[in-house]
Amino acid sequence: MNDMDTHATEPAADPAEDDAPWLTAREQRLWRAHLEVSKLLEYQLSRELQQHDLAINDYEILVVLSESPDRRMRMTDLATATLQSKSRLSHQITRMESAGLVLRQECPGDRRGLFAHLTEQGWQTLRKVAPDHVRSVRAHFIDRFEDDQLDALFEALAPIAEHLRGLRGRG
Amino acid sequence: MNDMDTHATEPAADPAEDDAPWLTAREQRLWRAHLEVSKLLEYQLSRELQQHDLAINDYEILVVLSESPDRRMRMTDLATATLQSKSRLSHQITRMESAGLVLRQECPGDRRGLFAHLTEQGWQTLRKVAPDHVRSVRAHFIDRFEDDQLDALFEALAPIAEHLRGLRGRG
DNA sequence: CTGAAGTTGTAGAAAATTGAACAACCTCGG
DNA sequence: CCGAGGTTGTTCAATTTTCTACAACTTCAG
Repeated sequence: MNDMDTHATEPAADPAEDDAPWLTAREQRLWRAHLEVSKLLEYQLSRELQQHDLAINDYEILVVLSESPDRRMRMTDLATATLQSKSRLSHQITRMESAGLVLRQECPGDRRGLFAHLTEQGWQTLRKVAPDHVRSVRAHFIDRFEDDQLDALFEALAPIAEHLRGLRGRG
Repeated sequence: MNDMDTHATEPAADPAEDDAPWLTAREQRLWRAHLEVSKLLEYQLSRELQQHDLAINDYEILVVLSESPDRRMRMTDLATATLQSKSRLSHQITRMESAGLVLRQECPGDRRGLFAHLTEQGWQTLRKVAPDHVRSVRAHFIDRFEDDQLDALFEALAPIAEHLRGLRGRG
């Protein structure tokens, strides 16, 4: 049950014994818990979405599009929103297009551009799948916090998300 | 800046309007923050490891092996520990073996089995890379919590990790 | 001992991801 | 209008991941 990690368990055998910015035991257990939860949660949700023939990335795109004006979004914006490369998104939209979930649509003002547009079938698929997915998110994550933990956790994570979002642009 | 999600933003346009176990606004912002942090953090750490020619999975394997007795582990156990399929691990170990980081070793008691064994070079690589990695983990995560947040967060995550670990076995 | 059943790790093909190169297009200073 | 410089999305090749089948081996009941 180990996980990717920065290990600071065996002082004498640590990869760099001295003057390294090592993690304390308290820090390390948090870091490992975070990694474990991230990984296992993604695994679990992915497994459950699979019963609807959706990858986790497919679901993400359905959600983002469903929340966009006219249920569509420019390819580049969608790539940014979902943290994918343009290339990867292009392939993925091709796949989802074959599955009938989305459609590529010309962009009126800009002949370079394309919209990825949620089809009716894509919308209905999301309607069908979302409740199960939310149930899982609750069962495996949200409902497992106390009421005050829920807000405290958000307060802790929000600035980190912002920090990381900031890094994303430059490097 | 959107993310994979369960969206409960536009009541009238939600995929399933009624009697669904929807997320409240408070719940949703936490869920989105968690997803965003997970994803961006992995992206960032992966990017930084890349400067040492290591994928995040390579690093994870180096760490797990370094903490194992005799710095080696059976393929199947290693696959389980790192949440990979046997096939994927096999390919990955082949790559890491080419890179000189690990070695396949016969297993005395069981002629079916093999150990993945950390080489001296693999160990030295970890020694070299780990401090940078830990610095990143601090800069982007650990050092961004207040002292009390750090423990509170662990208390919140630990039971979830345990729950998910439990699911893993069965389904 | 024998053979059915389970385990271990690999092989090969198919699918997904990445990064670079590219054609088509837009923008804007001159 | 012109053309340099940037943007948009796709495509290609190389790599990585996934899935399935498989051969070698162990275990264990009979």
